[in-house]
Amino acid sequence: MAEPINLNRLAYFAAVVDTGSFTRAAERLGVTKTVVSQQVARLEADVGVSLLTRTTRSVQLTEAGRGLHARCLAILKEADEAFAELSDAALEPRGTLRITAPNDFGSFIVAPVVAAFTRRHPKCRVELVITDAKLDLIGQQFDLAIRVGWLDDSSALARRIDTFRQLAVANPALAERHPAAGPDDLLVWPFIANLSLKDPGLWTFRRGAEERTLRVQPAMSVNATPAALAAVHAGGGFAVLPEFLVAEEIAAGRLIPLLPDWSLPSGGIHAVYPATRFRPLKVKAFVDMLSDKRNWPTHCP
Amino acid sequence: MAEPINLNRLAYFAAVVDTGSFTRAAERLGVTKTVVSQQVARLEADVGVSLLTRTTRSVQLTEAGRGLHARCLAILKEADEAFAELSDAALEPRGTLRITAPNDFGSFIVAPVVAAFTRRHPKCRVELVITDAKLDLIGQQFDLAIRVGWLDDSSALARRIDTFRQLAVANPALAERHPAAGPDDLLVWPFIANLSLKDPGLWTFRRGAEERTLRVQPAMSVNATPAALAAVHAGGGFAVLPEFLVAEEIAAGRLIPLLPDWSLPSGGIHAVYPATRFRPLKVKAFVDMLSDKRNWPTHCP
DNA sequence: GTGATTGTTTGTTAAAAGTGTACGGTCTTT
DNA sequence: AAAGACCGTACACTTTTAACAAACAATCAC
Repeated sequence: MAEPINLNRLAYFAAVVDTGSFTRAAERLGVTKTVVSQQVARLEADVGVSLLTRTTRSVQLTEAGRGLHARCLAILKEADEAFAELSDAALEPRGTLRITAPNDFGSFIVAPVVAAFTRRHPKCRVELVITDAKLDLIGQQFDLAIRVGWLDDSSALARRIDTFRQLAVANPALAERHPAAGPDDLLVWPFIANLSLKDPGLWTFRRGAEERTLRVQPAMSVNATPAALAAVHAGGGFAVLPEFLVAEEIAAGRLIPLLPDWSLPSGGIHAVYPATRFRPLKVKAFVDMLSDKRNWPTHCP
Repeated sequence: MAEPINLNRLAYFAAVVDTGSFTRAAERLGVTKTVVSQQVARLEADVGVSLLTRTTRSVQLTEAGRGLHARCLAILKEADEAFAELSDAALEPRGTLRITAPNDFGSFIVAPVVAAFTRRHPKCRVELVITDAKLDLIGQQFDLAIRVGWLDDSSALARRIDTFRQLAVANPALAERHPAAGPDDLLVWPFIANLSLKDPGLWTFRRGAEERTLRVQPAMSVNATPAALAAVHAGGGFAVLPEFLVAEEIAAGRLIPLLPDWSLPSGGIHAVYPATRFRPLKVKAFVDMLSDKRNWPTHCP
């Protein structure tokens, strides 16, 4: 094809035909009649065919003009609908929201929020992929990823949802057997490492200004946090786990927090999205909802 | 509606999606990749939605982008077809050609040419309205009018097809009764006026440098040339008629030309078309054909 | 690492789109 | 018939946009 024809002029032409007058077309379009006259003239020059026969008092369609006008209406209607659809998406969450989240936080927190989200926004469907693998956001077409812990790469943008405390926990039987007055005492405990962390064996305990860093040798390693939790229950050792995961069990006495007056570094829960110019409303709406703890399951503070 | 969205940008967007790359889209469109990048960015700004997720190495469609792309293709295809249709019309005569012509010339000359024209251009239909009334070209949507005689108004454009001599004729009986040595002798003849002329009673005869203008009082008036011819045949008087109308009858001896060494002013046969920017090809083709006398019926010189 | 590829940014220029005024025609009004 | 209201266009002018070229940041392949 040679030179593309200016599609915008179609709107001018259509307006003239619809209103039957250059002047009224100009009013409708909110421009001077000069512009309408010129644009239509250029459209005619582009296609090399006269579309309108003008007298000083009225305008009549050419045969060619009549043919174009019919198609013109179809084109403009299609375009209008297309843009209206997009505007809707910018006004109200809709479409499909693809989320990936890690096992623990995904199952415990994200899934319930997703349920509430789909209830609130019926036009929005959600695909939740729960995995501890760090999938490629763009390649897999995710709108959103929830990352627990620390952000490593990040050419992507992130928003912090929450921070969580991490607790060293063991099952009651194990906790009874081994006394632990300070961090160093833990070195002799069997340790369950969570491989989904950057450095699973390195932990820094704090108590006020006091700080103690130790490298623990794992008795076992797993790459999924729930598996680590299960291992703790089975008495395989102690592990460092997010508070939101174990709070309920501690309250019920099924797990024992170790060194309660020492604290471990807090982790961050982040919403990570690929860098696009405009964030889809559905993403913002969901992240807003996820950030509001009132939407979280009740057993979490 | 607020501000119209730039439809031209759709082509850029579609090209990126189709080729899967800004660079290749730029090549296809014959512009710099800068332009493609900017135009797509502005389209996104217009609709307030991201359509593409860009990495430095690749481009991926957003959900919203996917929706727009589908419609985009439909819009661009429709536009392409519409313009192609118009271009065809500019390349080959097609559609309907509405012509009006006066009774005499229309029936004798135009109609046969129309027949040949439709045979040569099968995609072109012709509506021939034969009447001596001077119809409104624009209001009645005529592409072309054939006017015989002299052009009076003409905000319209005209092209001369031919000139024709006019002859004063009578039937043999009348011509025998009245001798006519010079123009002034005709003043005593009964005269049949043709009201379709501007000034039906005013005639100027010429013989070399000699000139004689006379105002003839009509014995009868009609507004149609064939009717005048019939009246002449019936011996109602003499009349001034176009040569193409009476040549055959004179040759057959059924009509007698008066004052054969004097000449009357020649009339013009004109093709008149409404003033449009671009003349449809069908009009040009027809006028060309009508101007070429080889297409005329054989009994005319 | 190094170079090649890709999309964006930045400055700059030419071409559009747009405005206001004036003009030739035509229809209505008186 | 003359006056006035309209209509579409032409013209001079300002503002916005499209387009290019060159440089840049980020990635992938080798």
